[in-house]
Amino acid sequence: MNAMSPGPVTLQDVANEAGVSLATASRAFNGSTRKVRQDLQERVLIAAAKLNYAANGPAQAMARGRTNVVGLIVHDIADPYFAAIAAGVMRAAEEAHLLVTLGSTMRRPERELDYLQVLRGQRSRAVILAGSRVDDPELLARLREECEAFERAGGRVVVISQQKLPLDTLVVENRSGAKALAQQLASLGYQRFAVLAGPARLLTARDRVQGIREGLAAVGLPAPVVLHGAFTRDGGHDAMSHLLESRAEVDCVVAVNDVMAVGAMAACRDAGLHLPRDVALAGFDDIATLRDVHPKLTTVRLPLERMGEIALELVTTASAGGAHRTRRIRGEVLIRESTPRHSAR
Amino acid sequence: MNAMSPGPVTLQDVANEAGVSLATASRAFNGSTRKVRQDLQERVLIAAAKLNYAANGPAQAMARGRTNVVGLIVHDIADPYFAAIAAGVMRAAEEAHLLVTLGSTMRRPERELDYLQVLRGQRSRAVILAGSRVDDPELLARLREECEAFERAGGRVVVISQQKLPLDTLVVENRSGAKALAQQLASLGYQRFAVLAGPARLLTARDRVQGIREGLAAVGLPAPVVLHGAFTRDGGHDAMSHLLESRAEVDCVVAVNDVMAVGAMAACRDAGLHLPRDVALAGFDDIATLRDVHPKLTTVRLPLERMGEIALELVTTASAGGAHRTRRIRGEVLIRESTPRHSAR
DNA sequence: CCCGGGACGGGAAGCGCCTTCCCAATGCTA
DNA sequence: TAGCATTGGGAAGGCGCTTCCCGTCCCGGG
Repeated sequence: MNAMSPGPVTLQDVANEAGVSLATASRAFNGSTRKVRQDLQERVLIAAAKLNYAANGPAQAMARGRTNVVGLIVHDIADPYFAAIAAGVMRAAEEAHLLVTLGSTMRRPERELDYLQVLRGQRSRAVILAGSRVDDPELLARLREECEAFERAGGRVVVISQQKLPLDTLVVENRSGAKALAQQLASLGYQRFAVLAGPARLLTARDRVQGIREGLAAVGLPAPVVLHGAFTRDGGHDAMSHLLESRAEVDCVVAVNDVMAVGAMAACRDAGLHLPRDVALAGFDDIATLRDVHPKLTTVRLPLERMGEIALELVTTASAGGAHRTRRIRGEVLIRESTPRHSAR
Repeated sequence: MNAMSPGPVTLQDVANEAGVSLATASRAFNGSTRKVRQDLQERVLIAAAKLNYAANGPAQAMARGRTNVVGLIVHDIADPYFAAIAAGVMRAAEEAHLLVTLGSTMRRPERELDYLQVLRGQRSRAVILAGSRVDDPELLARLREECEAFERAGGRVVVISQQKLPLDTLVVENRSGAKALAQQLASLGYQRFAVLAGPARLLTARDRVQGIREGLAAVGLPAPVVLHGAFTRDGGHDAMSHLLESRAEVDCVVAVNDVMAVGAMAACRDAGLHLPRDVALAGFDDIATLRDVHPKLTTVRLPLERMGEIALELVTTASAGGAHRTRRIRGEVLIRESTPRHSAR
């Protein structure tokens, strides 16, 4: 608008336009302890609007020592699990007037360290580690160090998945959810289970397998056949194909997430099997986009968007006395068409 | 590591540790015109690693006048269309050592303006507007102004969708893609079409409807029945339900995106219809997560991840002489099981 | 009528880094 | 040996903002 000074409009420009001092203009925006007379405040805001002023974020960050940015680190933003969590984070961030910087590790756990370091440099207010931890003590140790450095720099860290670090954590109850699922499936009459497990070192996948094992054991059923595969559609497809090739006697297949389950479904169709007649199938997560697949998939619903919101809420609220807060997220078993009542053969 | 100075490690700390001056330490990281002797450079880098130094982003941004951040503004990050684009952006951003700040407008177009303003204040290097433009001249004018302000502040803007602004643009060829789809469907023997359209003001949806109209007209078929609904699963479900209630004579339904198509599929099942026997159905986008729905969905494939990558590449490469670059993204028609060859009744 | 104190505007310091100017030291070439 | 190129270091300037501190003004009570 005003071509007075070159480059972007600064607070000084706004102050000049409003006929007040720089200090007053600043206070008009961030009130805080000091009060500014009503009319001056209004003049400043009008001047800002007129000049289309946008406060310089880096300069504010510099002066305040911190930004309004929180980092969100996921394994793969194209995975609907993480996209849903991200949606929740975004919604809550908008309310809190926070900006979200996204990190997508492409499923390489070491990348979390890099993002953490960069975000520390950026003086991010906080970071949310949204993905599963992995079974790798050395990596965990390095991660702990980075998280500590991050907190020493004044940031806070929230983890969604397993409580492996002394941090605020949303503990996803994968094991008990999977156990409940297995038990309900057993009560439907299924007896010979297979599990399409994810990568062995991924704790979320492992916990779910463990839960299924426990559930079956609890009702006196034999241990399931376990096949590992990537935590993706293709991983599910491959694992299911192997299972079919092995000709194992199985009446119910549980994939450790919905995306794998859909891959498995495709593998079954490729093999000419009819679902759920020839084999029952269940997943985990209750991914919204997959609620309409046919047959409707039995799964364990996780409140993914809500989890994102909760994570951001933990970020914005102070923890009492520096204690690490824990929020348990439990899944809800949803029995649907893909696992009808089964009469033992 | 070193508890020398309080708070985070600064460049001065690194310089001290390495036994060099501040200037040399700075030069070691961002080699400028001046060269730094090999051994000194190494000492600096080693010292930095030892102290776990992370350059203060805001301070750098302040000194340099710009950040390494690009904004990505989408309509809804939970929508797999945008999640896929985001994945492409993230991949390319990692290579370019850029950070991505995510904006999710929750499908409120005005929110783009807010994000743009904030990102301008943040001195973002660039912003990618990933979603469809809307038919709203006043909003478009305000958007143009904000984009100009953004560019005046030294940033650059890339748009993915329609070329409605004088900016670098990935023009998604929705119309010709939809036209080709309609023609291929016609050649399969379908004659009475319905279109499940998105919101009337959303140009992406509108262009696709228009393309279908043109395709049908080109082969001498009557205009389709058009039903509007939200650009979501529920929108598709509702529109399909209305269509079924209307008892219109239709043999092929085209939803303007895959997510709506899946909703429509569910509505058909709810109504006891069998797909594709009772009605054929097609979508648009070829969302990865939905490639395994049954029957496999006929659609128009868009290279979504690649689009994200291209957008980021436009951001990182200078445009010759300030001209606005255009990249045409064309869709590929994929005829699958949901639209088998049809014998006219 | 005077003084104390609250309210509030404004000047200026300082946040951490990059850049650059200038000088000094070194090593090389002519 | 003189002259020059190369490179390290000290120091200053500046980025835009927040905030401390000082000074002014105004009000009410004594």
